[in-house]
Amino acid sequence: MATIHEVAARAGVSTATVSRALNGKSTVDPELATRVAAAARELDYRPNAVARNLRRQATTVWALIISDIENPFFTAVARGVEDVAQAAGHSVVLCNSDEDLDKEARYLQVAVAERVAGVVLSPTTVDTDIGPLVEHGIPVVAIDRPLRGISTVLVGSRTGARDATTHLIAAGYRRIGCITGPQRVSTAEQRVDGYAEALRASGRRLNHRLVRHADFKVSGGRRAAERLLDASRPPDALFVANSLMAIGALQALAARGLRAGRDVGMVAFDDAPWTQLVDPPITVVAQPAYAIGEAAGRLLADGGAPRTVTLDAELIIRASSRGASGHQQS
Amino acid sequence: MATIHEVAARAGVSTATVSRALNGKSTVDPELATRVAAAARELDYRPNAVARNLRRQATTVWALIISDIENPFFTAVARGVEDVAQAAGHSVVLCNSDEDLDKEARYLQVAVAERVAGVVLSPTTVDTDIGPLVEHGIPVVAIDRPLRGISTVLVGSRTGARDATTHLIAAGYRRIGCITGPQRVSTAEQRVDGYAEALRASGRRLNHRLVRHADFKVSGGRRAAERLLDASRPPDALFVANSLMAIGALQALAARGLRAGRDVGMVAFDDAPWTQLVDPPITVVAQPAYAIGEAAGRLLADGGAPRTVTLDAELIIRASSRGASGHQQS
DNA sequence: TTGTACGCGTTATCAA
DNA sequence: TTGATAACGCGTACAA
Repeated sequence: MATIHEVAARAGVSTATVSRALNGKSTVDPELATRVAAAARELDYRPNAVARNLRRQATTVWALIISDIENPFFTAVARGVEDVAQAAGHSVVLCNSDEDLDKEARYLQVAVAERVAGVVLSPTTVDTDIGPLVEHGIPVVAIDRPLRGISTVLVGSRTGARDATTHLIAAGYRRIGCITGPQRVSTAEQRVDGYAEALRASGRRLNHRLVRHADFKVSGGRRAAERLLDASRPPDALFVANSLMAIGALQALAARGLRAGRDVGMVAFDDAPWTQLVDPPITVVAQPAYAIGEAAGRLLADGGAPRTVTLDAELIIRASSRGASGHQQS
Repeated sequence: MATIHEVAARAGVSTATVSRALNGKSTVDPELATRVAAAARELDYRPNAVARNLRRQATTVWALIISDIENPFFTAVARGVEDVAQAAGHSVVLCNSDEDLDKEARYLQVAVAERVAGVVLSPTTVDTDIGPLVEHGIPVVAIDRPLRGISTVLVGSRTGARDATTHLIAAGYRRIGCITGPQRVSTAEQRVDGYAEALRASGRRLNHRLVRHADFKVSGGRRAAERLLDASRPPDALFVANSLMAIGALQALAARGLRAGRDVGMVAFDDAPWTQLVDPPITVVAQPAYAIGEAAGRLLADGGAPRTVTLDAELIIRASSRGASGHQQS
């Protein structure tokens, strides 16, 4: 674990010269520079970033705190953030809050303690407290879910949900169930809102028994679908708020010998690759996940006053919502 | 950005006492301890982990460097590592090397520079150089792919591939194609080896035109499948070395009006949830991803001499390999 | 152009 | 039990 002192000794110069030479600073005699480089190589010298960060009062690391690492939406976001970070000379470390307020708080603590250069965060709930970050002057960008006072990258969740539901209504479905995410998670709420708005626009009333909150994961989606399907008056179509819960819903359908698109209509958020492989293919609301990450990275890199960027989700119509004309429930 | 000095001043004690009180050290007057706690709270004091790490010459962070964040196998591994880390009092930061030797090298540099407490790594290739890590005394555990001289957690890839191929042979398939990962990636090589071994065991010769190396991603799997399917004598079954490439292969089949399990047999590595949702469901070789992460975390936490742990993959037979009796190629 | 010396914020040692 | 002080490794004024 060679230090700058050992390099200096070996090169026969002062530590200051080593520092200047290795950081390509203005004025260093080429002769000395090569001697320093040689000594550093020979000793396999690696500058101690901890000491450097302390001295510089700054780090080069961005923390990306996402709410579910197993959700393909967030991993795609991560790639977008990472590509921008690389270009801006930052490293990205990814933390998985697992939709858990405590875990999230711990990682935010770590981010402050380590004095990271910036944070991109998908808040687990609206209660997420970024006070410590802002008080310590660490720039934060929220993604997917808004947070007051800071830059945010959002998706038109409500519009996407409304379009999806309107599409199901137009296809002839009469009892459309909704499986959304946890209470207090803004995207979950917005997707219900959009669903409700579409129902109202077609002159229907919102039936609360057809709306279920789950955990945005496979198992929760499955349980929610089971409850809906096993009710006395089951839905003839499902609007599902993300792709993991859609898997669960399809499992529940399969267990009952039902098929999405033939027996029950379906639209799901997120254009996961497998949605085109099931038969019939699933109609989806595609979110521009990579672009969200890119936008968040740029907002973080640019600094400046808080801005909110909203990207559009796109309804991609496939066969799972092809229509209920042949088998409507009475 | 309050420092320990300001807390000390406010509490009317020395910085040493603040440090002792806040770290719950042995002997601190309860009266002073409460005064320190109050001052820290009032100033919203957050210990600077950078300074602490420098002084302690140690950090509490583990780096987990995986080769593809969009591969569900690795995200499941990550959850296993993380759960062990939490229990051992470590934070985990995740880095995505993207199967790119340069990116991987950069993250390894960062890990050394930041003096992390440990590294869990899925090496992109056998050329991965962990010399810097070991020279600086940073413990490293390799997962999924072996690295000499350090603890490693592996899966019985060759056995799994052999079992899968043997199963396809027994089901009556005559021309079994193989889509594996990149050259020089050990799991990719082992899965071809297992495939070849099964062919030999049944008295067949390995046909190199039926083996394709791809990138372990969707697009590569699709292109590989396209070449195999568009050949003059296409295969009647496919053995695919991970779930992302399986998606690509299924896309290629669908584009040609073919269906896995009806027109072409298929077995794929990794028990992704969607494999049960396609019709017919896909036969898979399930890897214990979460357990791999757990084992790696324990090896890292325990320290000790290098050990290699090998976990078994399990063949889960579903309908996509139900047999070729009805439509063998001549 | 180079070297000396200080300070970043914390913890550990030592003496009181 | 507490406080003064040194030290972790580096970067940078400042002086030479």
